[in-house]
Amino acid sequence: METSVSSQLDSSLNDSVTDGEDNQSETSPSPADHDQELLAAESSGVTVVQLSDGQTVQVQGVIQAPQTSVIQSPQVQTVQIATVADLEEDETVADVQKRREILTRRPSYRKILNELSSDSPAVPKIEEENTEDEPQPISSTTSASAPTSIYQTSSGQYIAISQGRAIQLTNPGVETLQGTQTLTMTSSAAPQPGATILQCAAQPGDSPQQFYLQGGQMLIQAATGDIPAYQLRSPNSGLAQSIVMAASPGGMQSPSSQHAEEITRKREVRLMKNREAARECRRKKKEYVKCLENRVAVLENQNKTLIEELKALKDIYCHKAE
DNA sequence: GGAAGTGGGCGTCACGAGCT
DNA sequence: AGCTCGTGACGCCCACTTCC
Repeated sequence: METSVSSQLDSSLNDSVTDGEDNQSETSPSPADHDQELLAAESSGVTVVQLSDGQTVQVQGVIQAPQTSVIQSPQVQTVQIATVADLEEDETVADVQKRREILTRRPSYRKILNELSSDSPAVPKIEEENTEDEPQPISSTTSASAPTSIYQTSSGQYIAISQGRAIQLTNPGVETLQGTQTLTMTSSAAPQPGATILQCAAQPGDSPQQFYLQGGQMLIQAATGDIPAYQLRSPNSGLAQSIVMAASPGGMQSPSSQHAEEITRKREVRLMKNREAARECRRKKKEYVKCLENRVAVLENQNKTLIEELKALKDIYCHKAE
């Protein structure tokens, strides 16, 4: 049902968009009639909304169906919004089925927004992982103001990575410089394109560990047998990055303590992942709410425009009838 | 100036859904 | 079946505002 109905709606609606706005401008001579006009100048996903007080607001990321103006019942609009997501010109039946399957699953903000954005260019996609080219959103206190990323390892050690690429390792409870190791990074000997090697020796004479930092991701290897493994999460989108060190500093441990440590490590990994997931989820939620608010603003303006339009048409009709 | 209220962000837990 | 992920709920903390 979706395809025929919606495509008809789309074409007719798009036709009526310009007509309606023309009517609006022609049939509403008083400036007050322009007050709530939705200019709907959508360029590069930005909708310009003119408010009643003369303010012009650029609205980004509005969840919006392709039509911008039409006289129609709310039901029709609802139908269209619900069905536009199912439309894609080159969409196959399998795609439609898969999309329906997806839509029946637990809703996620990312999915909802991406579904909408794939059909409405006015809605920006939520990136799988935010990249640094995106301007830092709103008020992320850590990323906005602090150029230094701070990590805490499972052993309580702190790792601070400044934007100047200096790295400091700080042991907990040690406030003197002795507790801090400053590491240097070199890019020349990178084993892979774009990777940076970081060499670290805890004690003079120790064989150094090599840390490979690649792009936004960090991959750590231990050059000695003392540290069996490091696991790193990729830092992304200005969110707090994290490092999980699966190190067993002692090296020689009983199986029971190793087991306990393994459990602890797993728990820390789980907590860390969940922490980041929660952070990401909140970010998505905020973005989703913001999109909904923008859409409300646009629809309210559309509604007012249409009411004005209807009034004008009624006037014309009444005059003709007389 | 300090107590109370409020809002936003965070970490954690629990749970369901999807995946392997 | 076990694992992973996304999200709601809860409690805590902090900053800000309001009231006395």
